[in-house]
Amino acid sequence: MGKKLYVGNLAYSVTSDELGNLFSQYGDVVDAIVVNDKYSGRSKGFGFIEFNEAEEASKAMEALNGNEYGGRTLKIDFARDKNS
DNA sequence: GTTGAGCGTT
Repeated sequence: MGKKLYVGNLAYSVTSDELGNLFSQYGDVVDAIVVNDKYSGRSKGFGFIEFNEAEEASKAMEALNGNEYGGRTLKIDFARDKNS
């Protein structure tokens, strides 16, 4: 579908809510999450953003990829299928 | 510290 983005190289302090706010500037964010480690309780340093439209996802990626956020440089790409 | 759960595990 191309509506889902992978956001890597996140600072451990960045939350799902912050990510959602950041990306919602460029489109309709349907889902925004930062993946946390179940046992250590710390962020795994990456997350996912799902948009309502693929073009919004593309624009957000172009606009935010490579930008510094929370002291880390964002690495954005289209998400892979978590089942594969 | 890089592609989402579950778990044995961190």
